[in-house]
Amino acid sequence: MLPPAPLTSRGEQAKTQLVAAAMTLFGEKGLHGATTRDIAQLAEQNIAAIPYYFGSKDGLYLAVAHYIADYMLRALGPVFANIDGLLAPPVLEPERYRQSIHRIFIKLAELLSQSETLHLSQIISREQLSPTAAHAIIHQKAIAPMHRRIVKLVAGYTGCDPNATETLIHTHAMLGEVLSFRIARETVLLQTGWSSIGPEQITVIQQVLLQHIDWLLNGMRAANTR
Amino acid sequence: MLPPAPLTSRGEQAKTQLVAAAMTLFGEKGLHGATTRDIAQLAEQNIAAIPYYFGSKDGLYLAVAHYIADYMLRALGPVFANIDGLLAPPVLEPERYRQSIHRIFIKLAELLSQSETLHLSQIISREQLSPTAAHAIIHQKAIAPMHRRIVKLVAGYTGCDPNATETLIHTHAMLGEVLSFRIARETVLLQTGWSSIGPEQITVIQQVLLQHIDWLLNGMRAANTR
DNA sequence: GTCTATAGTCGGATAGAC
DNA sequence: GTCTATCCGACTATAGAC
Repeated sequence: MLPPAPLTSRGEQAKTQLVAAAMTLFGEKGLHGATTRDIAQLAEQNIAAIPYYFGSKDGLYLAVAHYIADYMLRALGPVFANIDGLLAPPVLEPERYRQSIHRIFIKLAELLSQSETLHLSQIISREQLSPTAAHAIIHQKAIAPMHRRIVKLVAGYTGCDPNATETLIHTHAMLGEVLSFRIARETVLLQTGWSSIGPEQITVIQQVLLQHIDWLLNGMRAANTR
Repeated sequence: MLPPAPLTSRGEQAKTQLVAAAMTLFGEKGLHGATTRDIAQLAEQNIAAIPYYFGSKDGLYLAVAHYIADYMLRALGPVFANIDGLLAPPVLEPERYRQSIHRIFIKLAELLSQSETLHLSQIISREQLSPTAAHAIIHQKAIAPMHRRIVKLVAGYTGCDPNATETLIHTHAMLGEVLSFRIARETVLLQTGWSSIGPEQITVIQQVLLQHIDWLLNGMRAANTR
């Protein structure tokens, strides 16, 4: 008997594996540090498959960027839907907004700590340091929508103007707290003596972050209703 | 008449200029993205001067790492001296520690916003993403000493245990707020619509950060003396 | 569509003149 | 010490067999 027809064609599978391998190596070594040879080898595909399916190494990199943006949207989609429900009129009591902010920060801390997303966040971070076309893709598809919603939630709880630059800066600083555990991961490990950031470590981090968010939100709220 | 003897020999000057050019290009494009040809051209030096003075491209990169660590120590030296004075017995009233924390955060925000330090912080950030030997140099010489002192100050103000991992995490999260304005600089620019982070922008950022630090410190203090 | 072989380019390091 | 010329290796992309 013939083996069952594969759910995805061989070509599709090759593309998928190349994108996965590319994300790993671009994440670890950066766009210039990773070579097409290594990517093809890790993906167990032919080197020539890269120009064939993606046009060029840069094309593969852009495909990775799209994958990252889509992954983030998939991961955050439910949270976004929930937030959009909250943000629709009528205006709710502040406590609802605070809970939603907690939810998204927990989700972010979780996402940023999972080992599956390590390479993803390394690529995003490098794009922030020297943006290419990939940055625009990820920013527009995923980062900006998230940022916008969080700013509105923060404004909803604190009573700040959601369009004021200052509200944006406050929100960005809060997000910085989560991000630092991914971006300055190496410093955290060296200072704490942890060998890795596992489930117990994530719990500690999440608790600290939620406390911080409450202190900050209440500080802003108090400053605003003074 | 002969021209006056140069204060630094020609060789020393070549080295200095190569390190400066290397910092710029390594910052902009990363270790693999920057080429020795481009570095030599920007430094207005011969390509062969790189292997001659630094052994190799990697040697030049390490020289840049040492330069960065020394630069940070020079910039933070006075602040460190001041902190060490505060931290020596006897124990002072908490307010003194809070002021010192303010001082170092203002200094950090300033440092991280100056255009001269842009490439410096890009290199440090990339080293955090994928650490090389350069990371160890910078961490040991500059980052760890700074971290240690800030943790002690935070402990001094809040009454937390300076050796507890949690205190470290709290401090790291606070530092993340400052760092995010450098590391996620691109997001800040896109979200605010700013074209660059100039003096007025730094002022806004510093004010927000100091507010946050006070809210966080007081939150920790209250939680600890409850 | 997939693979092998190879072309063409570029980057880092070196040899040797001055 | 400094510079030019060049080598060698590595990388991406392509041409063409299957």
